[in-house]
Amino acid sequence: MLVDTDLLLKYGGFAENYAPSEIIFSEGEIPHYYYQLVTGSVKLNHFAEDDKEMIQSIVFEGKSVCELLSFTDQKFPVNAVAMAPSIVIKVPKDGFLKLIAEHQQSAVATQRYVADRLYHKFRLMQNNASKYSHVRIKGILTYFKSLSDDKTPYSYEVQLTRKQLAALTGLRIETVIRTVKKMESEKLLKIIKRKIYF
DNA sequence: TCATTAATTTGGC
DNA sequence: GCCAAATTAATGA
Repeated sequence: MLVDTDLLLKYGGFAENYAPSEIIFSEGEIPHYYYQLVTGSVKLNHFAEDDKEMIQSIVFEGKSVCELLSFTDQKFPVNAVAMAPSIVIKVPKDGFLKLIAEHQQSAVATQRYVADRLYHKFRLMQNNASKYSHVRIKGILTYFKSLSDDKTPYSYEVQLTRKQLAALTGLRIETVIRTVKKMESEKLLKIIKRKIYF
């Protein structure tokens, strides 16, 4: 848990439930809360020209959703959509800023988290700028595996669908399918019952 | 459960 | 890379 739940509640936080595919907030709206995910997972997406979905990021339990908006007056740059049944704690912005000011440990934790996300965003953008599809996919898989405890090869079961991999890398679904198969033949990953192990 | 919709896969251009 | 068609999985009434 990024910031202690009791602390969030103490500063005005309250829990809300979201069903899969339910929208938590939308692009262009003015942020009024700090969001922290207790359970479930949330994707941050944006729809390009012809309603092509681009997934900017996926947030898992214990982490905050777009916390950077707590520190700036910009509008939401993305939509947040629950991917699984999720519980989110919402803390009014001023309450959260007060919490941060009065609790050094939470301030540091949040700071580190923002920095870490920004770091990975750089790495992912560099991978996704590659003209090679396998570089983009490997970048995403490496990042998601780094979020888990798994270290040994083929031990990480990728929960992402082919479609989601496409939306994360900017590739077409067909390209993802074909590239992933090629990567399997090159022993970079394994596919068992359609699931990818990396 | 069955019907409908979404996702996956293959093949053609 | 894009589109169409066939197969399979997921969803919901």
